[in-house]
Amino acid sequence: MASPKRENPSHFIRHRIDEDLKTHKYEGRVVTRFPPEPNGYLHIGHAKSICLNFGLAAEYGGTCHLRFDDTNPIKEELEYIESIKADVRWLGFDWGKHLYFASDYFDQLYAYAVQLIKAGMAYVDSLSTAEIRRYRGTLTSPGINSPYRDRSVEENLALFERMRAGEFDEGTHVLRAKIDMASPNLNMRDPVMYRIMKMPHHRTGHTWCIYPMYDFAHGLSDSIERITHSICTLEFEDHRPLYDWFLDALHVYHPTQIEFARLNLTYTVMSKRKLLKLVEQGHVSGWDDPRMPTISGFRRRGYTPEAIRNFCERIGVAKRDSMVDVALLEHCLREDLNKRAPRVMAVLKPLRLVIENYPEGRVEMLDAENNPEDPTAGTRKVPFSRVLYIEQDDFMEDPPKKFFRLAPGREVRLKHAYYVTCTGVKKDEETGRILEVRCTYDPDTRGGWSDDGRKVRGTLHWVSAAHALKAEIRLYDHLFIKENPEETETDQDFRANLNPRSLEVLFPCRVEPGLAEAAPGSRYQFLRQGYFCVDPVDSSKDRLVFNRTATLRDTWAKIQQAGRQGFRP
RNA sequence: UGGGGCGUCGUCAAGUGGUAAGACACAGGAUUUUGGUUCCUGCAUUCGGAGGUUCGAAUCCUCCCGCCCCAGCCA
Repeated sequence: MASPKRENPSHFIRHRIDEDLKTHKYEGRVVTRFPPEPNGYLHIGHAKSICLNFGLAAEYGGTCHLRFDDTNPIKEELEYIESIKADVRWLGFDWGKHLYFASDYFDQLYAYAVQLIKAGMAYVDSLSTAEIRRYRGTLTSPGINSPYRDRSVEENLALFERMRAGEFDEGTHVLRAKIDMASPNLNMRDPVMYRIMKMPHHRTGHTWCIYPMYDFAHGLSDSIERITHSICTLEFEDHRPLYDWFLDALHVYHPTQIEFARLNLTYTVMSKRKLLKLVEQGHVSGWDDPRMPTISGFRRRGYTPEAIRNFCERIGVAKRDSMVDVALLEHCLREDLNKRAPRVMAVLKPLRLVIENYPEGRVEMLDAENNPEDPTAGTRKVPFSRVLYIEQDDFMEDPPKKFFRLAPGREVRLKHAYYVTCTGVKKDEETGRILEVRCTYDPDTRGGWSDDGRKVRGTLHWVSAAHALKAEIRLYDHLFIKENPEETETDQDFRANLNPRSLEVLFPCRVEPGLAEAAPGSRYQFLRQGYFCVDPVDSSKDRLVFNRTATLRDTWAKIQQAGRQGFRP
C-alpha cells in the first residue's frame, strides 16, 4: 500500500491511550474489544465502533477481541452471531483467535458473585419487580433499603445457591450488589447482578437458570480478558462508577472504560428497535434491504468496506451528540468507486434513436475505455448499429438555453461512437407521445471525435437496440424524507417520515451486452448515471437486477432545480 | 427540581494560554469524449452568553443559558 495515507485525525481516545502508554499503566499493552449483543443485525453505528476498536488495536500493535455479550437468552439467537461475524469480516477486520462469549465466563462470574456475598457486598433480595422499582426512589428522591438487605452471609449464600439450583420461580429473587440506596446515581442503588430466567441459553443450554446482568458481566469479562481500554457509548457514562465498583470490590485487574458519542446519520434511524420495526412491518424487504443503514444493507446496496472504513475515520470520535450528513458517506463511496469501478453504458429509461443514414444490418464493434481514471483498466468492444436506445432525459423537443443534449437540429456526441444530428421525432398521432427520435450521423467522427475543431456540447450514453440486454434497475433514495426522522408532529412516530419514493423499480432498462457475465455483487459506474451493483440476491442470468448504490454528482439537476425555483412567483 | 455529560462555520471536527486546521456541503471559475473526475478560488475578526484573570483567552475562573443521558429482573 504505497498510497499516501491521510494522517490519523487527533481524538481524545488516542490521547488517552498515548497517556496510558507513557505512564505504563498497562505495561504498554493495548487490548480493545467489540462486544455486540447477538440480538440483531449490525448497523453503520456499530461500524464506527468496530473501526474504532479494531483500528486502534492495529494502530498501536495491540489486539481487539470479538466478544458476544450473550447474557440474556430470551433476546438472543444463533442466527445473529453468524451475521455479526460475517459483517465484521466483510468490513475487513480479523479477531484471529480472540473470539469470546460472555457465557464462557458464567462459572467464573458465579464465583465472583459468591465472593461478593461472602464479603457482605451482595445480597439476595426477595422483593417483587414492582417493589424493587418503588424502593429505588426517583431521580430527585433517594431510594430506601429493601427489608431483605441485611440477610446474613450464610442465608444469602444458601439462597443464591438455591436460585442457581432452580428452586425458585422467575421474579421471586434476585442477587443485588449492596451499595447505596441513596446514591444520586441510580445505577448505584443496589443494582441487580443476577436474575432468574428459566430459559435455555443458545450456548450453555440448560446449565443455568440464573443469568448475570450487563453491569456485572461486562466489566468482569473485560477484566478476565485483560482488556486495557473498554470503549463504549455515552449512555454508559453513568454506569462507569458501577463498572469500577465491581472491579475494585473484587480486587481484580481493572480496565478503563471510555465513552464516546454514537453515530447518527441524516435521513435514517439507527436504533435496533426501530430498524426491527421497519423489517417486521414490511416497510423494507429485510435487514439487508439496500435502504437499511445495516452493514448487510450497505453491502447489498453496493457500498465497499473501504468507503465505510474511510467514512468512520473521517467523522472523528468525540463526546458531543451529532448527526453526520449522509452526503459524507456518499462522498466516500464515490471517491472509492471513481477510481475502481469499470464504466459501462446502461439506459435506464430507453428512447429509440434511429440513425437514418446508417446502413441497415450493419454492426460495428467500437472501442470503449473501461475507466478513464485507471489506464490499466483497458478497453472493451461495444456494438453499434442503426437503431439505438438513448435516455429519455437526453432529448427535449423544445429545450431551454442551458440544455446541451439532443434536440431538433442539435448535434451531440454518442460516447465512444459518432456525432449525430437530430432530424426530427416520430410521435404517436393520438397521444402526442414521442415514439422515436430520428438523426443522421457523421461517418468522419468515428470514435466520437472530429479534428475540424467543431464543438459539441453534449455527450450521450447509448446502447444498440438489437444487442442490448434487458435489466431491472432499482433506484434507491433516502428511507426518510426528513434529515431527522425523529422530528414528528405530536401523536405520530418516525414512520410518518418514511419516504414513499425511496424505491423506484425500472424495467425494462437496456444495458451493454457485456454485462451478461457480470458477477453478483460486482460494481460498475453506469456512465453519466451513477454507481450500480449486481444485486447479490435477486439477480440471475435470466433476469439481471442492478441496485443503484449512489448517483453521480449532477450539476444539470442542480441547474434545473435552481431554474424551477427561480420561476416561482 | 438529583446525578452524569456536552456546547468551535449549514454538517462533522482539530485546537489543551501565543492570536481559529481539515473534511463534507455550498458558491464561483478552469480543464474535460461522463453536465462525472481533477484543479483553482471563496466560505467563523470569532469559539452558547455575560463578566473576570492575563501583555495575550476557544483554552483559566465565576455566573447564566441551551441540548443529551439515567428511575429494565435490557444491553
